[in-house]
Amino acid sequence: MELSKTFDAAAASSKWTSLWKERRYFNSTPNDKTPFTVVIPPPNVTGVLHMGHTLNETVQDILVRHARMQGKNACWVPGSDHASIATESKVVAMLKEKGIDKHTLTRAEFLDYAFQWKEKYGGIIYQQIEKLGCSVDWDRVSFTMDDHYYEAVIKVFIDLYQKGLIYRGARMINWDPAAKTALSDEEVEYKDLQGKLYYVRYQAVDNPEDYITVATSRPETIMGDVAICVHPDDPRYQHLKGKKVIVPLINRQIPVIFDTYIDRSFGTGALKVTPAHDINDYNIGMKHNLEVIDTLNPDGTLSEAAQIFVGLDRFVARKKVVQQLAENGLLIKEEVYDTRLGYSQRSGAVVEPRISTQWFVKMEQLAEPALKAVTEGKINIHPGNRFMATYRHWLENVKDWCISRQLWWGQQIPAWYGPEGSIEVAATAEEALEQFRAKFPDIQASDIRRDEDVLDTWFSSWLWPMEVFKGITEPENPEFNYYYPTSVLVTGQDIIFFWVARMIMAGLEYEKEIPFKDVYFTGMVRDKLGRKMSKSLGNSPDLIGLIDQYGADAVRFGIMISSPAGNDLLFDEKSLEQGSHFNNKLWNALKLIKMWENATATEIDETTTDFAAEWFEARLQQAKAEIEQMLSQFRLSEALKVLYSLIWDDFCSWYLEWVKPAYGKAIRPAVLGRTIAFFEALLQLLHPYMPFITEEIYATLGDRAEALCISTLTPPKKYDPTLLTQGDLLKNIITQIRDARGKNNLKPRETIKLFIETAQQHKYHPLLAILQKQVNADQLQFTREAIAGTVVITLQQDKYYLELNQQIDVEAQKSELSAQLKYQHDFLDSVRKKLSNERFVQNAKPEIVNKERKKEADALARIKTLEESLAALP
RNA sequence: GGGAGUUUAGCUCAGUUGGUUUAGAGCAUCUGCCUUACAAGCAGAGGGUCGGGGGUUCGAGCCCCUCAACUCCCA
Repeated sequence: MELSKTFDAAAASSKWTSLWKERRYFNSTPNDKTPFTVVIPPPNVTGVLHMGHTLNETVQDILVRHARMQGKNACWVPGSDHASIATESKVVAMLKEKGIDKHTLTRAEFLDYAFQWKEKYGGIIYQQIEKLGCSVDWDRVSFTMDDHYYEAVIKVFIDLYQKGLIYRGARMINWDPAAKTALSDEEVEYKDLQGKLYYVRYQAVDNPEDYITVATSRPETIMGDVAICVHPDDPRYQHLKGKKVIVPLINRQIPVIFDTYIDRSFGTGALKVTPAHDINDYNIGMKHNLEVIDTLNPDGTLSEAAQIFVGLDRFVARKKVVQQLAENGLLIKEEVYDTRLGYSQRSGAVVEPRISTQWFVKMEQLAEPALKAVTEGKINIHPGNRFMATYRHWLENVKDWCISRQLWWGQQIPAWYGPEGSIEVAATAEEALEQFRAKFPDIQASDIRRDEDVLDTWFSSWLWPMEVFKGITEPENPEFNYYYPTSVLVTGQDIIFFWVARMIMAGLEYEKEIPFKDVYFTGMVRDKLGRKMSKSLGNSPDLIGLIDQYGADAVRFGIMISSPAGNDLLFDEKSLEQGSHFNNKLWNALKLIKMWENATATEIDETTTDFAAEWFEARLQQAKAEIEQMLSQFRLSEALKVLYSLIWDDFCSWYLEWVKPAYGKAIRPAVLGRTIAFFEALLQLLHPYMPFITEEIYATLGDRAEALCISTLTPPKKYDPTLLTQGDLLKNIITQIRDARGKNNLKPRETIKLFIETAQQHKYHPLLAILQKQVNADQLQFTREAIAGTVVITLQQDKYYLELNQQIDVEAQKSELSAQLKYQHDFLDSVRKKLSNERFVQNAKPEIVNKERKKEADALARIKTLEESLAALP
């Protein structure tokens, strides 16, 4: 069979994707092997995979494929989450395009549309995951709105409520006026920007001449003012004790109150207290028993309570209020100042602090064991403990979690409201009614009303590692017992609080068991200018486009080679190019070996010794041990670098050249056999990183019953380190001689005569055949003395004389050798400086001192060799 | 304002408990080669006072202090 000139990534991908699937290699069921379980961080059902996901899924696939090849029962569960705010807003927009207003639909009708949407677009990310080569178990696809999952979320809500860990209350929350829903603290992103501080005059009630000036950034909220607060020790305001002032524009009277909370140096030292619209004001209001006047509607327009500008958007109202204040002579001045505003992560709207009655999870009790699990080392965070401090700080200062969202897409809160403000939490209306009967014996189904709101998406995804195995709905089922706790969670460091910490809480609460043993945090993917990838900047490439252009293997290679654990990575398509070059290299190695295998030449090249194979065997085992070690430490990028160099440099550039038969001759069958075995071993090591090309080459190299992805990795074997030293010596001589050839402008075809002067001829015997071939020497022999008229090279104590068919440049020779001599002298000086320091000899460990002595001896020997060579020159 | 991290070759990064011949890799650059696997390649080469300053030590890229710049998280 003729091999194509280049590797056809697209053909190999589709071929192996379907073959793997057909043979059900990645479908897992419990057995007597050790499980290796990974649950995918569920991407948003509406989304497409971006480069961050690509990194994430690639890391997971490497770990999963590697574990599978180690003989573990690997199970990788794919899935997606319902992303309530993001999805609902997309569905609403889609309906709007069709001319349908969400509010004209019933809840059930709306959910029908939402599920249709999910079916249509939810498949996109699964196709992408598959195209990337991810070895997930497609029989286990999970979705956070699956029936059993829905049930699990409701069950957990009821349970936590009964335990007193969920409560309903009026609190200051983050309100998204665009999505018209509450947000958790974690869903708000803060941006620094320039705002304005308005100085507004509040006149005293009893004396129109007297007034107090207040600096505010939000003049549109003054209609909600309930007090002016100043510091009790502030001399400027002592005379206002017990007095009242008038709220501008609406002329409401409010008291002046005193509290040490006030920062006297900010603004005028007087704060207008608007409890409905600022968390700090809210706290002061609570302390001083002030009323709460909410002057905003849910959509961010002014409410009736504002009295003026009712129905205007808050930002329009601000301008109007400022204008009116100026007209009334109550605006003293405007000042530019730096501030920070919260934006909704989902809608992008400026978040409004708002008093609202919402459902909360009490976090303190849940946080404690979650912190312990990590500090006590039951869960290991990679890389290192870099995120420990962050994790600890959040858990130690954790605030209650607002879990209700004013949406329909999600699990509806299982709470019913009855007469006299009574609340019952139950799985069904029937059960709720039953519970109400205890207090209201005559109550009817029509007397109770279910909470309209749904739960935060994270309130479902914190159960992910459990409920994908039905650990909540069917506790202690055999699958769950086998797969849980999972082995490793791979995710972005940006969701450490949203998700990771909460999964640990849920796992410890419901299973008394951590959800995963290791957490691997990937960094953020940035563009090559260091900017975060985002839709608005348009700097995030299309994954499928990249795969079509470079192939999935090259994409995986590119993202992993530039991905130091936990650090942000600057994504550059150059690295993908490097990946496809690597594909090409592998493909060509295959072509070369296949060519040897199918050669028609009858004469065998017997000059090929066994040294090359002996050396590569040792090098392979060394690298294999190194790679295993790195993988166990999650140093995936470094392991790939080792592999890349092992394959490209050691295997292709050195080994294959060393065993390549002379032109027109055939390779020794024993050497060919070993070469194929080496290549197979390399493909196996590389497989987790580049699954498609490795499968394709492995299959082409020989007839196989099974694919590479389920072959078993054998542990690294012992090797003879002197083989590696020998190999290094050989590589060094070859490089130096090639360098000398180049410097003397020798063409590759021109031959040389090589003489070696050494006290250790035996060391060279296994290397001679290779050496002669690699430096194109037509003659090679040992000598006991300098050869006149040759180029001399020294390596350690040995000298090599290159006889060329041309005049050599003696001066160039001299300056070359002199430069080396100077280096050695300088080096010797530095070593001797250490050795002549008595305190060094006394204090340093003996082996260190011995090493320095060896350096000294080596340097002396090198100097002697160099001086002799110089002396021998005319 | 609080916390964490980063700063090593033109770029992106390694450098494990301080001592492995006066710092390594990839990419980029330069030189020579279309050598029958590969020009998406081969063979070579050049390039760094390890952010500045101070300290500890026989010895510092690594430990301590300080200054500077950048990044992230939290308020």
